[in-house]
Amino acid sequence: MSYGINNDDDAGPYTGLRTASVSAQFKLASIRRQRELLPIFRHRQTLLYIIETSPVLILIGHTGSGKSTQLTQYLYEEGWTSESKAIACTQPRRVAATSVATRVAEEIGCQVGQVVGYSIRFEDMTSENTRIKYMTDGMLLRELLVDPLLSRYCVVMIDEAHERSIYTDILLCILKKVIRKRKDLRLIISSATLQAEEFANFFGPDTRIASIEGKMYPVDILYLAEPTEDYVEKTIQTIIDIHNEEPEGDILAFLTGRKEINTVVEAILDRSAPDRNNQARLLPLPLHAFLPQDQQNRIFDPAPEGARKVIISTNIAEASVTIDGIVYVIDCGYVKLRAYDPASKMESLIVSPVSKAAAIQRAGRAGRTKPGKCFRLYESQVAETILPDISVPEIQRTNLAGPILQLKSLGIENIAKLDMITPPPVELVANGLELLYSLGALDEYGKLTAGLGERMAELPLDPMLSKVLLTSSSFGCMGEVLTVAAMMSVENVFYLPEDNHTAAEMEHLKFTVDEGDHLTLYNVYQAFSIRGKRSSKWAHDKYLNYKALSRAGSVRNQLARYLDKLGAKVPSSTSLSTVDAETIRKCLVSGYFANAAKMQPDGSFKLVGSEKIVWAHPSSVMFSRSAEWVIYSELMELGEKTYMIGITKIERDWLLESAPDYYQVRRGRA
DNA sequence: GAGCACTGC
Repeated sequence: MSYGINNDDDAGPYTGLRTASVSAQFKLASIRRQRELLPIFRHRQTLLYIIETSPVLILIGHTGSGKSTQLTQYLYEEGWTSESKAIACTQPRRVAATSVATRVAEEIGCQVGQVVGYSIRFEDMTSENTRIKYMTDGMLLRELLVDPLLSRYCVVMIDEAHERSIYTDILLCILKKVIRKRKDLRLIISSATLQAEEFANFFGPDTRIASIEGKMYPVDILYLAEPTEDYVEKTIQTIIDIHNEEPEGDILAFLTGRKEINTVVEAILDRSAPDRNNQARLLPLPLHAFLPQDQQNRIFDPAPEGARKVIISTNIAEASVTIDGIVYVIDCGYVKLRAYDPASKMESLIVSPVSKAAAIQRAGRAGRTKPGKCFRLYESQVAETILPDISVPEIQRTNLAGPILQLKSLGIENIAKLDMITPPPVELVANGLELLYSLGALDEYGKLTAGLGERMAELPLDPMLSKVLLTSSSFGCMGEVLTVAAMMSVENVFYLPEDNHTAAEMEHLKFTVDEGDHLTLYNVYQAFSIRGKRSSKWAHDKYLNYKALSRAGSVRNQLARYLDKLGAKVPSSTSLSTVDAETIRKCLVSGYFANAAKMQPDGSFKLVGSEKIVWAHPSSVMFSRSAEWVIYSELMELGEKTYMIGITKIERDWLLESAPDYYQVRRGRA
């Protein structure tokens, strides 16, 4: 059993099945009882009737209602899947797809991958027998490429649609077309209250809305009487006040980033040393995505006798990680959001006010096990007037090259004319089209190019990286580039502990090469596979993330399979490398030529084609090295500065060789 | 010169 299940729908842990005979029967009985106790059970017949009679159902299912695990089973029990059709249920997160599938498989009493399965990128746990299929929303969009009418499904449920992931938005747009052609298909959109009306308007008059209560305890919301100038300091004070004045119960505080979290953790350690009055201690625990898994798991350990747990977290605890036993929530009122500026083609992380939807979600974290309190570090009139209902949907603030490529592959030519819930700004679309054209994926009429564009759309990677991978055969370095691409697709390869920073950096240095980050990643993977024999101890000793490295191995295999399907000649193993580093770097330029920069005398870089000054990110090997010309895989504005992340040293001539058309007009400036 | 919210294909 997993704990901290990420779709927090379904309360009530119980031990897994798969034991034999008598005890299994008893557990089955208890599972049935548990299912019947969920709030959704009372509405079983009503919901089935609505689904039977109307094409679209908007389901407002509050936390703990059981919608994600039960509705699919009701439909299965009712015989919807009898004509070899299946039920699809999408989730915006991989962990949710896998953990909900695991739970439902247990409830039905089958192995995951049989009647109940899941499908996420690089991992397909389904079979011919699968009738209830959980999947990430992006995977369903990929399935549309090969099965445009989703003919293998009788019901599609888009769960957590209110989160408005880019894939959810695109799916809803396409599904609206699909249900016009497939009268037998049923669509269920699960949403929070704030978005339900908007979805209903989008799908039109045949849409029904239903609401199911959740299994939640009341949470008192408290506001500041006066605004605070320093929400970090206020968080510290509030934690101490709660600890001194409120009855027992763990605390969860939301802040925007790692730095703030560390500040608060240290302050709490300083100010709440165990005292002589037998006063209960405070046990502060940081939580953010950069922590390795074993440290993240510490938040689930019960606090020692007489201590109160305080989890200081980023947004990760808002929807991705669920912790039981939280009674007090502190909401600083802000969140870091990624924004994309089409004019400068740059991404930035900006601290912004939370949305009302997010604030509600944060408060709800206090009411999972008993009545709780939420301390909002802002005034009530701010909550009512200033905070937006929801954050800007992802489709309006992200690079659209990849999604556009997929839509083109679906035969949708005019992206601008799509019927979207909220259409993307035209500049974003123009931007994506321009990039795809320069990569050779689209021709001058905006049509997918026969060889390259079509194959790029098949690969589940950023278009620039897809281009590199597909070009690699002509450079004779496909094996090496497969490794680089796989390593770029996993996160946090290098582990930098807060307390042992320099030791870790010394170890990492042993893999570093002057040519830059991409070849350094290649080195790490080779060392892990050959010298390290893929052992976790080896990885741990080198301050490398074992989970990330093993995943890179499986991603590499999957990518090789994709390329094989596309007719490429994939080298058999990672063994002996015969190409030199220069070939790999040239191959990288074939996809990343638009991301070029030239070093300035002061160590900063000037972007090619603009006057913009950027810096090597401190995590890059190029931070402490020099290279006249470089390409980068990502640009990110953080605070005052803009950083390049993922940098490789190149020669100026390679840019002109790789993309003569692209650089012809800019040659003077380059 | 000094550091990335969170997802996903």
